[in-house]
Amino acid sequence: MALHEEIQASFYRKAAFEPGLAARPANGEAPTFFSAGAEIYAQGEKSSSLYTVEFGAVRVYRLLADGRRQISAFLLPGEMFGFETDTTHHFFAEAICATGIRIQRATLLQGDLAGALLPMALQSLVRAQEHLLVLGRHSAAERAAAFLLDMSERQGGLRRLDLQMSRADIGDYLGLSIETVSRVFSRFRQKGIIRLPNLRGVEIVKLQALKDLAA
Amino acid sequence: MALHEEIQASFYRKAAFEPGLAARPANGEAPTFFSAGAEIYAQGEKSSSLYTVEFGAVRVYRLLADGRRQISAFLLPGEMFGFETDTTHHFFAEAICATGIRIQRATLLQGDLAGALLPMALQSLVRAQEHLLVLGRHSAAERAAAFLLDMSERQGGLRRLDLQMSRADIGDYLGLSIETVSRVFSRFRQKGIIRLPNLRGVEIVKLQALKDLAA
DNA sequence: CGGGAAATTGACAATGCTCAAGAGTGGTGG
DNA sequence: CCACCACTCTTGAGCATTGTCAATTTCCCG
Repeated sequence: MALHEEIQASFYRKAAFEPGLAARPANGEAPTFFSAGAEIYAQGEKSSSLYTVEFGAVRVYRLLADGRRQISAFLLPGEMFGFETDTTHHFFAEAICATGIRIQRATLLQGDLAGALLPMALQSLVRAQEHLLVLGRHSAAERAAAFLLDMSERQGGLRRLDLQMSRADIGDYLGLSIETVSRVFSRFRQKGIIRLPNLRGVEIVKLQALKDLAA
Repeated sequence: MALHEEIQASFYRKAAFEPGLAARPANGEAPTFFSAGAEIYAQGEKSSSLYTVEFGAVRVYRLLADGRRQISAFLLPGEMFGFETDTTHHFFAEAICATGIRIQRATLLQGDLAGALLPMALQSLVRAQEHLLVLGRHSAAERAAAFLLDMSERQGGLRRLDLQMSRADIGDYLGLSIETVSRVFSRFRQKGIIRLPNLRGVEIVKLQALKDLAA
C-alpha cells in the first residue's frame, strides 16, 4: 500500500468516527490527495480553481532562473490558496507531505462567493505583509523565532510542532541558507529555548524567550 | 498660507483648466489633501475606510519597537490601499509628498462592492508576493533594479521618474540601508544604466541592463 | 542493520551595515 | 535675488552577519 493511500485510508477511518472532520463543502466535492513532493499546480499553468488544505501542508513558491527559490507561504489545514488576478498561476504549489486538498472550480466562485472570498484573500494579504517585515528587517534569529511562533499559533498554540518541511524549505521561506537555519535552531536548543526531538519536530520550551526574540 | 493649502489651491486652479484631473468618483466625494509627511492613518487606529490615491504618493509601513521600519508598499495615483481584515489598522500610512486621497467609508462597501473589491485586494496580494521574492532572495543591486523597473512600469513605462521618496524610504522598502541604496544607484550611474538628474529624479538609460539585473 | 538523504558543524569569504566625514540640494529668509 | 542653512545624499573604512564550501554526524526508512 503506497504511502498516500495509507494516509487516505486513515483519513476515512477517522472521518467515520468524527463527522466534523469529513464535513463537505456545499458543492460536495471530495478532497484530492497528494503525496509528499507532488505538484498541485505550476507557474504558467492555467488557473481555474481555489484550493483548501484538508490535512497535510503545502508550500507555494516562485523560482528564479538560477534556481533560487522563495517560498511565499506555507499552507496548513483549513487554509486556502490559489488566488490569482488573472487566469494564470504565477507560483508553484506542492504538497510538503501527504496532503488532502479540496479543489473548488472557479466557475463556482462567481457572484455571491466573491464576497465570501474577500476575507480569505485579505487573510493572505496580511500574512504576506507580516512576512515582508520579517524578510526585510529581521535578523536570522528573529526570523526563526517569528517562524516558530507563527507555526505554533496557526496550530492553536501547540508547543510540540511537527514541522513537516525541511531546513531547505524553512530557509527558502525565511530568506536564509539551510546552514543558517540549522545554526539558529542549534543556538536556540543550546539556550534551552526549544528542543529538537527528531528531524522535523520542534518543541517550544521557553515561549516567552521566542516572543522576546521575535521583536 | 500653509503648504497643503497652497497645494490644494494649485490643484483646483489646475483643475479649472483640466476637467479630467478633477473627475469625481461616482459617489461624489472630494479628495482629501495631505502635505508631505502627513499621516493618513496610524497603526492601531480604527479602520473604516478605503483610500484611493488621486495624485502624489503614499507609503504604507510597519514599525518595530527599536525604530526599524518596513515599508510594505508605495501607492501611486489610481492605486487603492487600506484593506484590513478587522476594524483596526495594522499599518501606518503617510503621504510622501503633497498628495490627494479619495476616502470611501467602509459602510459604502458592503454588498455588491465587496465583489468589486476583490480584484483590488488580489492586486495588492500579488504585489506583496512579488516583493517577498525581492526581499528574500535578491541582492542589493537586484532589489534596486527591480524597484526602478516596478516604478517605471507602474507609470506606464516612463523612463524619467520623479521618485518623490527619499533614500531612507527606498531602503526601508527594499530592506537595505540608505548607504547601500546610494552606493547601488551610484554604481548604476557609473555604468551608464541610469542618470540621476536631481535629488529625487532617476532616468533609466539602459532599460535592458536593469531587466537583466532584476533576474 | 545499512544505505542514503538531511542536518549539523567548522572555516573562510562576501555582502551589506555601521560609523563618520564631506558634498550637494533645495528651501527660506534677509 | 542671492546667500545661508539644514537636510539629504554620497563616499570611505572597518566590521558584523550571513552565505559558501566542505567534512562529518545523525536520523529515517527500508
